[in-house]
Formats: sequence, structure tokens, C-alpha cells
Amino acid sequence: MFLLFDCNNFFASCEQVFRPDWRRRPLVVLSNNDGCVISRSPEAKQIGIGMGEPYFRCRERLDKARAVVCSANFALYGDLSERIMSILEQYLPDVRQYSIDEAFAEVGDSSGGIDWEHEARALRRRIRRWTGITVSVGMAPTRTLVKLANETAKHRPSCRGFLALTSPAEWEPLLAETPVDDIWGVGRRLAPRLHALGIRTAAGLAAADLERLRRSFGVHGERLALELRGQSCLEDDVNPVRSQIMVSRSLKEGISELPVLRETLCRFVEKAAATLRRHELMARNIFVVLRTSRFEEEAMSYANSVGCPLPSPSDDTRLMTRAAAALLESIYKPGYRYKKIGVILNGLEPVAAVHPTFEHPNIEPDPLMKVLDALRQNGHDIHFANRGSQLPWHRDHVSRLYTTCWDDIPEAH
DNA sequence: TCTGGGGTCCTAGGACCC
DNA sequence: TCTGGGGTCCTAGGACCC
Repeated sequence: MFLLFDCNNFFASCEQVFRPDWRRRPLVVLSNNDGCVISRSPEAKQIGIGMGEPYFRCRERLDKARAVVCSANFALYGDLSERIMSILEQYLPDVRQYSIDEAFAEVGDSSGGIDWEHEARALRRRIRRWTGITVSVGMAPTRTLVKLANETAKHRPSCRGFLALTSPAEWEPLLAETPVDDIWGVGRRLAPRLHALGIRTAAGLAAADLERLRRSFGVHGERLALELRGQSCLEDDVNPVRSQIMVSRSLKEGISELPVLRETLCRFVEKAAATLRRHELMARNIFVVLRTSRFEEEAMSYANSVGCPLPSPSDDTRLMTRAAAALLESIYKPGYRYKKIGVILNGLEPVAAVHPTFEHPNIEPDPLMKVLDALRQNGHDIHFANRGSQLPWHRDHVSRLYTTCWDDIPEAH
């Protein structure tokens, strides 16, 4: 059996933890540049604010409802997430974090004599008391079913935050009333294609012919049906090494000049390289992506990306900066207003697993990088000069770093 | 006027090997 | 004129997720 813990309205809930006066009010969290709504309190959902809706389109409605508007504060969300994950790990075996706000746990079947409903409810209360965040819990024999159990637990008041689907008798009625579009793994492309085959509900997908699903949708379709029948076939993620590191931003005003783009890119390379070293990895390849606005008319739009192998597997910011700058120059075209730029590192390997070759007999982390990282970790704001000083993005409604910055510690009066 | 950021997996097709 | 069968590896693109 799997348990799935998923935080309710996570980013919005984080914002409310240290602001009791913001609770039970419409509240939204916005993406970078205060562009889109990425999290909503129940009250904000109630007044019709959509997930992913551009802020400029719902601003009036939000103002009218006297809603709280927050810029994303990932330092806060990440810290609360870590606290919640560590509570789960303390009380459960085999916890696997799946995203910033959810985690699976494998608990074997119920024959162990443990009352998992009781345990899960106790954990919900504990997380609520220790972090201020409400989680919902599902229980089922496959990841796809446990997702559905969790979602249902979240929206049915009678579940009070927990739902177990442990036998076909329990999940089949639910599958019959669940649109196939709501199943985990069915997105906006797959849904219409399933409809075209006459498959409209989760039950319909579960009952569909496996051969036919395989032909139409590949192994993905076949697995979906098996998972809904209670046969677990999604692999546990056995590779703990992430496969890429990406840093990118949309640029508020848009940038046309190569030198300014280069400065911004250097800033991202520095960040990506630091992440790489924090995970004790080295990268083999580097990619640069560059594009104008997705909503630009065709004549004014341009998007391109290009990559190359690094001279040798590396975690050296300087080496990557040189490579990235050359890549940027190779795809940069003057005359466009660029709205997004980013860097991707891939071909990642743990430092310890990188083999020396005849060409590169000494592949080792650079001591200078270690010194820089250590200085930064101790609070020194030290950076390469090539990153420039202007931030080409901005946020108007940033909340405080309540849990990660001494100056922002909440005060009690 | 204003529209996020960061991931994973699968598949098809090409290059190359014997 | 006729031109096999079986592999691996890599990449780009598409789909999905939060």
C-alpha cells in the first residue's frame, strides 16, 4: 500500500502561517514578475480565480474581493516543505518526496496489524500543530489510485482529510464517477484522444483493452489502465541522481542587447553551478535557451536553444560561464526583444563516479569554488563580477523570510 | 501593456557497429 | 541488376507532472 501526503493550497497556506489576519480570506500567490496565479486559498478559488491565470486578468476581481496578493517566496515554502518532510520521515518508512508539497510512503499491506488510518490521522494533526500546514492523506495499492484517493480526501468534507481505497469495491464506484481527464497522467493532449475512443471516465479507462491502449498511447496508456485496476506498475524512482539542473527567468521588460543578456545568463550559470556543487555533482553538457515572448506576433518572435559538451565533466562556474557566453552568442540575433533566458546543465554524475580519461586525468572539484561556496554559506554576498548588478525581473508583494532570515523572524507583541 | 519555473519519462529516427 | 539482420547510443520532440 501507498500513502500519499499532499499539502492543501501549499504556497497560499505558507503565506497564512505567520499572518493569522490573512486566514479565511481570498489570497493568491503569484509567479515571477507577478505574472500568473500559482496558488490560491479556498476563498480565492471560490471567487473564480483560476490556476495559472495571468494576474492582469484577475486583478480587478481580486481588488474587489479585497484579496491578499503575494509574490512567490520560495525560501519560505522550501523551508516549511523541509520541516513537513522531516516529520514524515521521522514516523514513516520509505518516504519519497515527490514535489515541494507531497510525498509517497510505502507501508506494505494492512496485515502488519497497523491501523494506518489512525496513524495517518495522527500525522495530519502533528503536521498541522508543528508547521501550521494542513495536509490530506490518501491510501491505495497503486500510485495512480492513491493520487485519486488523496484528491477525493481533499474535496469531500465527509473524509475529514483521509481516504483509503484498499479494494476494488472501494475504488470502482469512485472511478465510475471520475472524468478520465482528472486521472494523474492524463493531460490536455491525452484527454481528447481518449474521448475520441469513447473513454470518458476513469472506469472506462480501467476497463479498456490493453492491446488497444498500447497501440494508441504506448506503454503510458497501458500502465494507466493497470494502475487503475490496482496493479502497481509505475517504477519506484530508483535513480536518486537528478538528471538536469535548470535556471531560467522571464524578463520583465524584455532585453535586446547582447551584453545585458550575457550578464543575466552569467547570473544563472553561477546559480546552477552552485546547485550542482551542493549536490556534489559534475555536468558533462551545458545548454542555453533564449526566446522572445510566447505571445509575441510571429514576425517579432524568435526562440532557440543550443548546447555543447563541456571540455571535461566539471562543476567550475568559470568554465561554464565561458561555454554559456559562447553558446549565447551563437544563437543571439539582434533586433528582438527577448523575454526569457536560461541555462541547463545535464549529463550529471556524482563527483565520486566521474572517471578520469587520458585527455583529462585530473577531474576534481576546484578549490576556489569550494572557498566561494563556503564564504557564501557563511553569509558573505560574494559573486563573479560578470553577473551585472541590475535584476531584470521584479516582484511587488514579497512576504518576509520568517523562518530562514534573522531579520525577518516573526515578532510577538 | 501585462502571461512562471523546474522537472521526468517515452518514442522515433538517425548514426553507427558487427 | 540484385543489397540482411540485429544491435547500441544519442537526440529532439512531445507528453506529463507540480
